Amino acid sequence: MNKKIDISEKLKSSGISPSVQRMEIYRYLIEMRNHPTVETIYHALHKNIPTLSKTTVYNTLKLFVSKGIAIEITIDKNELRYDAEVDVHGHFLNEDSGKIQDIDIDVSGLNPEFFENAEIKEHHIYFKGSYNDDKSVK
Amino acid sequence: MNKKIDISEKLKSSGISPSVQRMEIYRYLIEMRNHPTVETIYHALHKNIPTLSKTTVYNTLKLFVSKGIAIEITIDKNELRYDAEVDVHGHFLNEDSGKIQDIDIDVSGLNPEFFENAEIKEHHIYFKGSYNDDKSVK
DNA sequence: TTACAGAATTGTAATGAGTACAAATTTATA
DNA sequence: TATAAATTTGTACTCATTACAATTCTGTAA
Repeated sequence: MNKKIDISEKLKSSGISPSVQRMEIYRYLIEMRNHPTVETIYHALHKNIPTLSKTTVYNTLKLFVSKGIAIEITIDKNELRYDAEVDVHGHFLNEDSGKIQDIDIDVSGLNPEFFENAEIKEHHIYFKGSYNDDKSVK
Repeated sequence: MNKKIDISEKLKSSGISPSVQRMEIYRYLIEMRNHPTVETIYHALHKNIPTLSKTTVYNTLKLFVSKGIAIEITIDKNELRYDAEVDVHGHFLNEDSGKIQDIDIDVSGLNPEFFENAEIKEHHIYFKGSYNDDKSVK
């Protein structure tokens, strides 16, 4: 299965013309899954696309969001992060490692009475703290 | 019961010297409960405290957050909002009215396996959409 | 009161993420 | 090939927030 074609088809089926820049930015999102900032994406792709402009990264990510194939994450107070996983899920910022991980979320259990009458267009659920896995003492 | 004394005591018991500016900003938060931005607070208080500086509003809110008597809300992409309700709860931005309302949240139901091993320092839970209350048709 | 020290406040300048916009380039169409 | 439309790019700008130094305020002791 050819990834290039997959990405191209994915963009086309979302109403987005698959330019080189757009394909590479989308590929970065789905392959890295690292909730990157614009800066991170720009620096990563600049190597292979020397003419890439930061404005294009901004424009492209906004386009992805408007077409529903990416979401904006506000876990970082002073810069947006992006995620190609658009199904409802949460995020956890491990303040020890600085890493952001996805969390499965059962939204229905949050507050059933409220959600019965609300039509939610955006879910933003994130936490900051530390994580003690089985390997750590205590 | 005198509110001035209440607020003064609240600040003192949180390790904050109760200056006029700090008391008025805290009073604004607990009385209005409107999740205000710095700008909103500044304009509201400027009438009664003409010498008030916007920097003081910024400094004071950061101080409140560091002392645990206020939290920062990122529901607004380009400016922070503040809330003196520091117990875990969620927010809902009604995109029709522009109003932000509090939502009771039962965090325990979210993802028990994950929260067993995580020490969460900040909860950020908010939604955007529209709300159909009993008065509206369908 | 007065003087002093530390705390708090203020105003201005700087920072930096994000946006506006027009020029340049690329792509599609006839 | 010529032309129009779409995309990309670079530069200038906006504006929330922060840095910082100067000013003002508060409390304490002589």
